[in-house]
Amino acid sequence: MSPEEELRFLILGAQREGNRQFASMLAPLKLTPSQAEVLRCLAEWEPISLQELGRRLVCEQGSPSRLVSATVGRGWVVRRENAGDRRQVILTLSDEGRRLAQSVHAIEQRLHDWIGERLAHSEIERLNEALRNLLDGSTAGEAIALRKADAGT
Amino acid sequence: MSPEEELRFLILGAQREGNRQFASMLAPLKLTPSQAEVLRCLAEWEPISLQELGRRLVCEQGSPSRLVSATVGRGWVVRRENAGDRRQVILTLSDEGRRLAQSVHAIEQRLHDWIGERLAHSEIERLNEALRNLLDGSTAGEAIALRKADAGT
DNA sequence: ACATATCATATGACATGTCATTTAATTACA
DNA sequence: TGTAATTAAATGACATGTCATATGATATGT
Repeated sequence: MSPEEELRFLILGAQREGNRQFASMLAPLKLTPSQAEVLRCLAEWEPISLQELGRRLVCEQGSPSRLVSATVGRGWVVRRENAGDRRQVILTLSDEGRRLAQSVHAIEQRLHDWIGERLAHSEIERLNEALRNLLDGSTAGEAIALRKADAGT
Repeated sequence: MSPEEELRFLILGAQREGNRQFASMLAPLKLTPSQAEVLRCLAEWEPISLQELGRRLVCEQGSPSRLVSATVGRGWVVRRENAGDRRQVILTLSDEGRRLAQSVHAIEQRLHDWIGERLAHSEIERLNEALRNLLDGSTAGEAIALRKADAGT
């Protein structure tokens, strides 16, 4: 097996395993990894249009109507019309959504700690540099860049 | 954003982008990335039981009944009973399945070449080492190890 | 103003992934 | 032997992801 092929499998496998792990940690909160990403993203960016949210979600490309519908249906997110442009939908978190986003944040910390135990800091930086290179110019790469851009504000 | 969190997003993003890319390259063959992995795995290991196939698939954990059903339905894979243990199903490729697996192999080569253009050989090796570390002991890690074990035989 | 192009969402269709449950076959063992 | 435990698949339920298409709103050009 060529190193390139193994890398392909390792990325697929890492995503699958990580998702399962994350899903099991989120299970007590009754939400899925994708829903969790929506809540966390809204916590940082609300109020925001569906389209702008979509630009920032790594888990999905395009406009995440259905994913957001699930979170609205559960009462975590509020949809309202943008008066200035009625094509747009503006999203905000409900109080419960905001609380949940906090819990998700704590769980993400545990996940990141687990990663930190497995890999040296320098190794993570190197991994990130290489993967950023792979994702350069892609939708997912843009989403991550947008998420990082605002991380501190 | 912590390096650990960014790594999480980069792995997710790389899987998504890679899958979309691979899917578009496979579209002319009318098969999906998961179906392609089944064909390629069978090409290397047939005849094999559903369970043993499942152990080798990175794209899915457990027994991939439904995924295999799709490939059987399209005439690429043949299911038969194991006379020795009638709980088991033994899978083989049809002639068309074997031809398709060849085409998939060629497409994978193009994908791997693309990766090779983006990343230096040494970088890929380092990435792989780190990701293997992350996947150590997991189902997906085992699947990859099994696939590598037989790569030359 | 009107017709057209573009834009933001929503939705239908399809194939996954995941987990829990069911079914049939085989093993283990009292 | 007779029964319980285990095993291999299949299947139902649910939530995604992806793409194509539909719908309604806004911008553009004349």
